[in-house]
Amino acid sequence: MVASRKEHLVETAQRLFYRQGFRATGIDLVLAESGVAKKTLYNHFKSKDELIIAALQRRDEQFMSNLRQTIARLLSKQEVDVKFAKISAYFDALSEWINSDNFCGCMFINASAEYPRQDDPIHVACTNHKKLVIQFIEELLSECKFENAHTIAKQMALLSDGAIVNAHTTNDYNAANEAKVVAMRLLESYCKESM
Amino acid sequence: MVASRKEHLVETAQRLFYRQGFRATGIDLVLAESGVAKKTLYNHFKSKDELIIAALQRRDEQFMSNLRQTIARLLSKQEVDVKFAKISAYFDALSEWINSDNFCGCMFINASAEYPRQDDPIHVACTNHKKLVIQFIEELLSECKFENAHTIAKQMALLSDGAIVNAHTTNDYNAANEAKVVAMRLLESYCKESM
DNA sequence: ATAAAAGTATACTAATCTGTATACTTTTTC
DNA sequence: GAAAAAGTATACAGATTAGTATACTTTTAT
Repeated sequence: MVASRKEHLVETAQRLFYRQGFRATGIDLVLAESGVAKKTLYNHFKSKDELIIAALQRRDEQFMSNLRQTIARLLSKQEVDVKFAKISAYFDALSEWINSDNFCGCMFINASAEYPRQDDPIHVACTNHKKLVIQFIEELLSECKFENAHTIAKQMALLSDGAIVNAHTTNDYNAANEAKVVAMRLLESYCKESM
Repeated sequence: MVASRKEHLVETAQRLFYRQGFRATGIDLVLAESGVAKKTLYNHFKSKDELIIAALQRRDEQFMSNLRQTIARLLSKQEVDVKFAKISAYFDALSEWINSDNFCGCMFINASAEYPRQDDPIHVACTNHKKLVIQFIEELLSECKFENAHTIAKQMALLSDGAIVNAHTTNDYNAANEAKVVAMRLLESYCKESM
């Protein structure tokens, strides 16, 4: 069975919103690119904002899924004695993404910029995604047995977001490697401390 | 003498673009808020994009000026034995900004999100600002006599941008303090290494 | 098979957007 | 003081926007 019209529509919307921005991308372009009729869109969504939220949800799912897969692949290639193997693989996965052709910053950071009001449902969706990522990093850290894993996870997220933003604004695609170096050094220092 | 119409116009544009976004803010609103006629705008600027660039330039100047002043004020209050005093004050200044009422993320990161094409003059203006900030951080580090000051400055910038973005998207206004903790620990580790 | 649901295609509304044009007024400059 | 420059106010052009309406076709489900 072919993917539903709705799914195809959201996929197209996600791609265009990510590449061109949300306000810069009109409904008509999404419809033309997806080959879907306008009535179908408004049959599934009440407004453009709802389509944006659906696109962000899809992005969240695909991003997290991709992240898990890439980390798993990198881990399977790693030598056995890599320290902080999982979090190391996380930053390598980040680097792969940043250096990929379709990298255009973080879609959720971008959306937060265009919809800055904290009570805007679009902004809320971004907040939720970022919290999920922090939680995910915390899981990657779990095997390291840190006492304050949540705090460290937030610090890793700082480096991660910093790398994404820096790569996008300054076109410095080495940012993720830099972030990894800092992250590893930081974790190392936390280890020494607790001994 | 009262500030010129042009200056007043750019100041209003800067404020509105920062708070509401660039595409979301129409020319007419900027004119209404500033009380300037449309012809005056197009007498000074060829297009909205040029006004945006002027607003970003003004923002850059004011931001850097504010940063220097705030750091100077914080340094004058610091105890004499604070290590990495200047860079420490930098992160404190960052925290003050993030916790101020009118904080709405980084205007240049926001602009990069709305104008993602690397060759877009607006995007270029953002790239330049970020490079200036890194250079500024490098100056703050100069008294520390690090060999690879530029690399460390970029790492500080990662933390700085990460804090700004995290504060804006997740409403976690403690991000700057977290970034400071990480930065100080990192610098400490670089010191120990070179001994 | 037939009825209901969902999709297409197109035209339309009403608002909004950037940018231009015109006629008039104020300010500046020489 | 008079000419030139810069400003205001308003109307307008032309394009684009989100969203609705209508008539027709295809798909799905019973």
